[in-house]
Amino acid sequence: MSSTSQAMLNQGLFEEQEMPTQMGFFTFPSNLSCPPLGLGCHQSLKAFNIAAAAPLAAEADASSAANLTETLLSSSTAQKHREDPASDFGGPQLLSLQRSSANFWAWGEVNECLASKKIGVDDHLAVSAMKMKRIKARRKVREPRFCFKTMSDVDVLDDGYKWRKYGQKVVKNTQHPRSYYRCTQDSCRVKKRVERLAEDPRMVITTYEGRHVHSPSHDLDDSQPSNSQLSNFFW
DNA sequence: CGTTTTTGACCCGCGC
DNA sequence: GCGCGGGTCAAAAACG
Repeated sequence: MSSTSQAMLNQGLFEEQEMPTQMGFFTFPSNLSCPPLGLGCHQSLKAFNIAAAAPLAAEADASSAANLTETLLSSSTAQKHREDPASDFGGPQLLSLQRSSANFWAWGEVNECLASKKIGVDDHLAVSAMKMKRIKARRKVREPRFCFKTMSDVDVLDDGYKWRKYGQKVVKNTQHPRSYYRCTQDSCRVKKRVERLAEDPRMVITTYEGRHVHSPSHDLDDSQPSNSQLSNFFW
């Protein structure tokens, strides 16, 4: 990790920004077993310095972000993969990186609602309603997101964190269900979705939402504690 | 027996 | 206002 990207890391990677969804495509070595971008997979992170720096640059500077995205999307390899994912099977895996648009749903709305709520005829019901309102409102808060597209036989890639499945849904126009996972850590609200690409079932799309507030549950490389710290800048 | 997965129901946002 | 589709909940089942 270069000092530049490290500096960019310190600027707060993947904080929500007011910018449209961006999709960048990267290739990374096929021997990587998990997504490389700060997901607690230290080996991958180390092996993927350049790609890790890319979104950082995008975050740090809007204009360079545009240039970067343009560069990435126009690269022949990425383009080839985008147009025909099956065309280069066995070569470097394709990684797509998507960052969500800013989705700020203000807590103010909730607070306002709760503050103006008069104690009703049935206090118990009122409290329940308020709780429900709070829960529902919380759902609207969008965490920073991005997704990986990897070619893999297994759906759930080992990213160093422990996940609990909380739902599965059949998505329209796809024969493969989408699975929903939550980080098992109590205080951590990171979620991820795992699905297979309709056009090419060999491709697994993993979407991460939120940022881990803890270290990975198991370290792959204990000799490099700094990497553990590093990955927490991402998640 | 505690933890995780499954799965149908429910909720919500969005487009029409 | 209504229907559709995606996301979450929670009870039951499965697992270790």
